[in-house]
Amino acid sequence: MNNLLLSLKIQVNDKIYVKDPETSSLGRKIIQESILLMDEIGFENFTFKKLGERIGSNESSIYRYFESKHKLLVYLSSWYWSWIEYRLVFITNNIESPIEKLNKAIMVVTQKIEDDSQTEHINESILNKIIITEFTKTMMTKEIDIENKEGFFLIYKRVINRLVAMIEVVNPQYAYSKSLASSIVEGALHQHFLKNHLKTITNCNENISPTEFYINLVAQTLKS
Amino acid sequence: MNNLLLSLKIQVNDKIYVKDPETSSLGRKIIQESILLMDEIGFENFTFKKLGERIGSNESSIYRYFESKHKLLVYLSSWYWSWIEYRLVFITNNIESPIEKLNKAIMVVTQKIEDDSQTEHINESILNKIIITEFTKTMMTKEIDIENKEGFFLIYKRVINRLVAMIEVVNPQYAYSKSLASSIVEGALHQHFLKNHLKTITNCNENISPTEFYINLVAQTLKS
DNA sequence: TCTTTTTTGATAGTAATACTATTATATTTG
DNA sequence: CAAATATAATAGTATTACTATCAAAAAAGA
Repeated sequence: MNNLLLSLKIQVNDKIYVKDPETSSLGRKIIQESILLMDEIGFENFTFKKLGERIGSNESSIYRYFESKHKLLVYLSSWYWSWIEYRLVFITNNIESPIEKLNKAIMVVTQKIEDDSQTEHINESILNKIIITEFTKTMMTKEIDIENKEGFFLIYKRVINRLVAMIEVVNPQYAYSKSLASSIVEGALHQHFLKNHLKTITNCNENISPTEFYINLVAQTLKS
Repeated sequence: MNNLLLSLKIQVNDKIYVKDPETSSLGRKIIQESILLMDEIGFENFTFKKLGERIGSNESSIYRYFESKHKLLVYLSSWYWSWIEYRLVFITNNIESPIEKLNKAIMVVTQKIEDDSQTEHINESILNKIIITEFTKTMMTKEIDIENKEGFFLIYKRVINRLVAMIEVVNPQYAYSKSLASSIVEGALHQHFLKNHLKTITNCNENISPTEFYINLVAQTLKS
């Protein structure tokens, strides 16, 4: 078990970066501060120049780690989904009941991240906020097919496929397990967004969580 | 009925544009060609300069209609949702059975637009393609709260609330009608995107449509 | 039809963005 | 301690996202 978890832990496709930011303190600072800055000003207003100023480092030094801010966002997303996958495997491990296992999995992928525990230089709670508003932008581009072929979204798809497998155990007859799984993961981010900004078109608030909505939805959908 | 439909027809909040593009032939050309160009090169690569070259007109002339390409996309989105609302009201009108009515509504908001019938200068089918990949970008910005207050997303929210009302007729006990409605509308766009680009995480393809997935999902979810 | 108003086109200009290239200076490693 | 590598500083380019000005064209009104 420990081995499985260790072998899973946070691996990002090396085509995403020019130089692995985990291998130097400047690299880690880039990751750490890019999360904070992107949360503060948003992806559109984020530039490597501003990030450089913030970390007391040069714009050109950042370009040695990432080709563009798009690639940096792809990196942060990959890291996030890898971290989610790790938690998914860890938390659902050893649960016998298929429905209980699926519900735990739904919790992992739909819950707001409250604590910033695990990693020194990455604030998972703020990264979660970024993913909620910025993640779709990594995929909704003209380059999606090339980048998909290069494996940029592998971890994300793996998370969804783990959910798919759990859904199929609960109800092998259900014909839309993939669409349901992708709807949960994408939809939960969207419900969090609506909860924060367009409150009139969601039931989610302080008392009702996206998790509650999706656990109910899945229970209803999969019952025969 | 005819009156109701006429009074509904395609109205866009006038804070979105500097000058109403419907009032001149240049304005209509801007709308018409921006749809084609944005579909071809994507929102990120789209500029007013390129659009100007394409329509044989000056960049500065386009700025007299729209402050920025973001506002132009907000305009196109509003137009799209207004057109969807019109069809929603038209198609579900006079249907007695609540579930049948809801299913028709789901069809309207989840189906791929195949024909370009209604409007002279707007190709609804291509506009639908744009909405699938670009719509979230109108909302996922740091300016969302200001723009929401100014009413930029009113029509979109109204479409969702029409769905909410229909859901509540089918099952008044269901506690998440708003989240379900917003999930359908947003999720259908996402399933179309996956169908085109990330086929391994959706069941939707030539034979299974997002509409089929959502009609099944809603039927299951709302049954007691 | 002539005049006034409005719209459009052409040109110029600015600040910022998204990079690339070069070279000097640190820092690390063998 | 030498060699290799990483970083900083500077400069430079093409493009973007605008704004301003003014002249020409088109539309509207009397």
